[in-house]
Amino acid sequence: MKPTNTSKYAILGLVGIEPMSGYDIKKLVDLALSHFWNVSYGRLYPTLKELESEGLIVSRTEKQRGKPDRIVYSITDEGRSVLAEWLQEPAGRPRVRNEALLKIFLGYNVPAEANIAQLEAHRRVNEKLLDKYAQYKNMAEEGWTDPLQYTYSLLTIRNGEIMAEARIKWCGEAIAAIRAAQKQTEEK
Amino acid sequence: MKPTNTSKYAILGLVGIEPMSGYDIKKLVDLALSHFWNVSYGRLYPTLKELESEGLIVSRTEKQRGKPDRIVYSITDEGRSVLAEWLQEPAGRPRVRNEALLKIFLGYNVPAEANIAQLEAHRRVNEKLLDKYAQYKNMAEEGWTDPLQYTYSLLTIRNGEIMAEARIKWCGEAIAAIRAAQKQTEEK
DNA sequence: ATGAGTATATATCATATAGATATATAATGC
DNA sequence: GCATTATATATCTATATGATATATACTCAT
Repeated sequence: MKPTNTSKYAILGLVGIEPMSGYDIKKLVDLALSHFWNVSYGRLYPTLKELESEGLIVSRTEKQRGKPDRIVYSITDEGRSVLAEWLQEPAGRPRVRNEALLKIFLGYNVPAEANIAQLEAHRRVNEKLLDKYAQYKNMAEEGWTDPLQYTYSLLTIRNGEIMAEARIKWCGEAIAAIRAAQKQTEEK
Repeated sequence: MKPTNTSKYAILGLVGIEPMSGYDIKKLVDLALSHFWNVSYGRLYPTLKELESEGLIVSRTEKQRGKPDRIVYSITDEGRSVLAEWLQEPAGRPRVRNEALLKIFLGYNVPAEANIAQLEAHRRVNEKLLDKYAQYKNMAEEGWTDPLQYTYSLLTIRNGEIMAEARIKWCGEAIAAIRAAQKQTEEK
């Protein structure tokens, strides 16, 4: 079994929201999906061509003054049915690579203070994420035409919030545990 | 700037725990680190050779009856200092790809029931993870020689627990929100 | 005013990674 | 007695990231 190209379905789904260029897709993913999905240009543009050659999306070129032409893609009926089918299949396992966690796992190799600094940075990142989600929630109210689309996008923002809160909680616990272990070592 | 091979440092750090073969590393990662890190054989074996050619690890071959020879790697002094340096640098951004979340984001394309089924599956996966962490906690008590190593590994398990609990909480909220939206639509 | 930085837009390259398969033996279990 | 699982390394293809190339226009600070 060859690995399923999940980016393909992700991109198909995004084009399905409304006609978009590759650049638009990248912006949308970076703004609204980055806490659970990412796309790189290196995968994006070839995949759009692939989807078009399979008839799941179609393109038209929009000329602009000064700026490069926009290639705007729209989903086809066939694309929509392929998408709906994929959405109802069981989701594949999440792929995660969290350098901060890996560094804590290996933290016994460096001074406690280095790990605490690492955790404090991790906490700050997640506190900033909470701000970002709050801002994005306000934006999202206007962004969608379909109320159902709004409902579902709100759910994923809420997921981001809950996850960031959990990470912040964990950072606090972890810092306390490291300090406690440090004290114990000193006492011996 | 070319992309930093983070797998390299991960593998270096794992060999640093105790002398290990590639197979051992894969097992350890799959068992204890998979909720925040993964390695594939396709990256693992070439990276071990690379690390050895750079003098950060050294190998010896252990002959076995019936089974293939084990190539056991150990970290060198230079490897240990390179590792400690990397551990104290700021962590790179996490990479995430969560198909379940993506499918919920695009959930307006399919019936509410399909999304609820997706969320229920997601919840079950995370409930199983909680069991796995509970089991692993018991195992971990015996596994480590260095008490500090145990402290830090426990922190990452605790992270897995907190995250899984948060995801379970979110699934409940999300299912309720979808049902509420469904009711509203029916009333109109 | 001029240079740096950012936004618009597509395209592509090198490197990194995942996932599957090839190869070979032994133990387990049904 | 046959399938599955465990041990172990190696490698291939498909997939993915991050950087860079290319080109124009706008904004902001010096």
